[in-house]
Amino acid sequence: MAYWLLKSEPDAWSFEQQVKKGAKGEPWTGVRNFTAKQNLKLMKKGEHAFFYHSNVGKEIVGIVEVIREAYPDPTDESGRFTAVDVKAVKPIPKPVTLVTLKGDPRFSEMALVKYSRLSVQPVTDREWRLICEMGGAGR
DNA sequence: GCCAACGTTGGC
DNA sequence: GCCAACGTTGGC
Repeated sequence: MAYWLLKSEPDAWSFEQQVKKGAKGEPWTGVRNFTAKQNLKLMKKGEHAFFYHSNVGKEIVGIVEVIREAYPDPTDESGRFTAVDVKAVKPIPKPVTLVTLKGDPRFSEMALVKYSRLSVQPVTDREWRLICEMGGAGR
């Protein structure tokens, strides 16, 4: 079981909107970066990902689950890119901010801190556990 | 296949 | 709103 982190600008697609979609979930489209695409293709059904709000909030606000593995992104005319479907699992009661992660040496190697522009990132087991604890969410 | 130019992302 | 970082594109 791998863990992931998905970034979205809440003005475009927020965790609240994701929650409203319920169990049927929503396609995660619009990734136009090859590194991010590679990560999307590695995501397996049932794996969990953090939902991060970039620009507004700059914090991890929830957890989502992959319900459909990589398929061609319907919003990409060139056919080169990939989408997955995710559904909301639960919110993070106390969102964990980028500032917090940057200030904590335990996260100095985290992709979110080192490669802030990458929109689909892997998260290590340790990072996942720590952030869940800090956010007041169960695993 | 290199590399300069350009565009986009995202933190501040 | 600015600007740094960095990925992509396209000319050669």
